[in-house]
Amino acid sequence: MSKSLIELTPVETVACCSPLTKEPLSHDQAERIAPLVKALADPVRLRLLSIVASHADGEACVCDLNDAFDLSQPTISHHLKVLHEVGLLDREKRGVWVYYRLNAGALRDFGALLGGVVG
Amino acid sequence: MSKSLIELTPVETVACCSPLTKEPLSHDQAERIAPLVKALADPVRLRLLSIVASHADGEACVCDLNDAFDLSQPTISHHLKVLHEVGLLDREKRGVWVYYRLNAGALRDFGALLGGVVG
DNA sequence: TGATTACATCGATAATTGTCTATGTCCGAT
DNA sequence: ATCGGACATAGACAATTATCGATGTAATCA
Repeated sequence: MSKSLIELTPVETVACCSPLTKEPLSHDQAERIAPLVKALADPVRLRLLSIVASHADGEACVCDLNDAFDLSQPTISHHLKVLHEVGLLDREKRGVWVYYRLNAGALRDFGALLGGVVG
Repeated sequence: MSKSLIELTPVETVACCSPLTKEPLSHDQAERIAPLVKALADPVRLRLLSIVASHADGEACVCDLNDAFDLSQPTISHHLKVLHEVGLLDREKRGVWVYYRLNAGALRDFGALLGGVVG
């Protein structure tokens, strides 16, 4: 049995929609997709995502990420939370450290939605 | 001779960058890409873009767009301006009407940046 | 010329958000 | 049991933004 709509993260919602250019988005579709786009609409979060994605083993711990920015630790934590909540980053705690990993399918679906490329 | 960097719209800047997942974005790259993502990070603008893109002849006049929303005309005008300024929508005035048209390449480059699909 | 229609701009306001400091929580080590 | 380090949460504040009504501008028509 599939998840109910209410449980879907924004990225999962995106995966089911036609490319933007094929037909007009409904009000509800737009309302569900926008949070995902918003999550990426910040230079710090764009960098965070790209750093995590291109990191060795495909994951990075928060300590590495903190060092890459001139921002406080809570600020980075906040941005990671935003990316995690929309489903773009997965998190896993191992010991004292927390590792973030890209949800590659999510990003790909997102790109397909915008560019009209069918996976 | 190509345009200098300073004249490029955000979408044109995007077109030259590696996919997000290949290597970390620099601070400056992220700062230039973010405004483009921000332009799409609103449900009204997502719908505006999809309506224009899927409209007959690939263009729509503002009067059509106003009718599609329960928002004031200045508000729609504002959102169209945002999309135009980042290069996602082209505009052309014909008589009394203003027509907006999708910059398809811009959206495709954007999708490729996110999804890692090479054009 | 004057009126009307289509769209943009201006100025104000309420809501959102990025950032900080301070504090809390969980885990491993001594 | 206690301490210290890694990360999250809470609360506050400043900056951004989505929206509106009022007004400006440009083109058509009578």
